[in-house]
Amino acid sequence: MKIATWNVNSIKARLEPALAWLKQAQPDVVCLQEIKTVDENFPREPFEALGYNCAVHGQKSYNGVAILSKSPLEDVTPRLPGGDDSDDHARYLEAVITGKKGIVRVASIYAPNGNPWPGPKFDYKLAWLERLRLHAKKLLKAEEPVVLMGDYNIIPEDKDAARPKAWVKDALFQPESRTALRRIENLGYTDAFRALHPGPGHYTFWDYFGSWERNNGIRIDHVLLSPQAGDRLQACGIDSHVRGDSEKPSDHVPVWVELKI
DNA sequence: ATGGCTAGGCCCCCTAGA
Repeated sequence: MKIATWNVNSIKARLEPALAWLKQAQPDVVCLQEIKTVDENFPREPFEALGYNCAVHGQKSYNGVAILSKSPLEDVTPRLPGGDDSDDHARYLEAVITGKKGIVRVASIYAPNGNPWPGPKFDYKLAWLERLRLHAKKLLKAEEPVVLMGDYNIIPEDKDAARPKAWVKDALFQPESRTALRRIENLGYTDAFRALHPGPGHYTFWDYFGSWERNNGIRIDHVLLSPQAGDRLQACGIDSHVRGDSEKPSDHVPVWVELKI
């Protein structure tokens, strides 16, 4: 089963490139982030025409996550547990998908950016990541294949940035942010891309200010696998060509895993 | 410390992204 994640930076603005990529990459499941629309306005029809079921958890203007799947989506659950009424950001959507060899639980994750650092937005980022850690811990108890994938807004190590020094005052690169990600991994989750590609120079985001042309990127979109999913990992890749394939690309590119499920 | 660019909104300038 091929499972992908992509922060599209508005699903309406990215509709044509998204359809083109789906036809070419043929993923079975896709987690989308920053769809930037309410559920009612998500363009379901063109995705359904390609054979995908759609689960959507959106909001007006900002954030918003979705999961597309060729097989039916079951046990669809929006929102990360542990939030109070003040947290109305649409950043988490979970579902169960059945493959030929069993089930997989997949979450589409859009973690807070956290800038400017320091400040209340950074505090919110760390609190949200702690909620994610607690939920990730709970998910391990079922001993199922779990895939927690999306835009974590965290640069895990120096080698995940072309110019690490440029990020030292940024929320994405703070030790607290990196520790928060490592704490989730320490529960027993594997960074799928790192497990198969240990070297530097692999990025998932380039800003719109000429960074793509200079390959001044960062790796902030991650695929975390539970032990049962990690045992089934066959391949992982970054579709960086997507950045150059269209006139109006997202600032993120898709990341995918192939699992024996 | 900030701008560069992109997107959405409600509407010509703001917020937010990373």
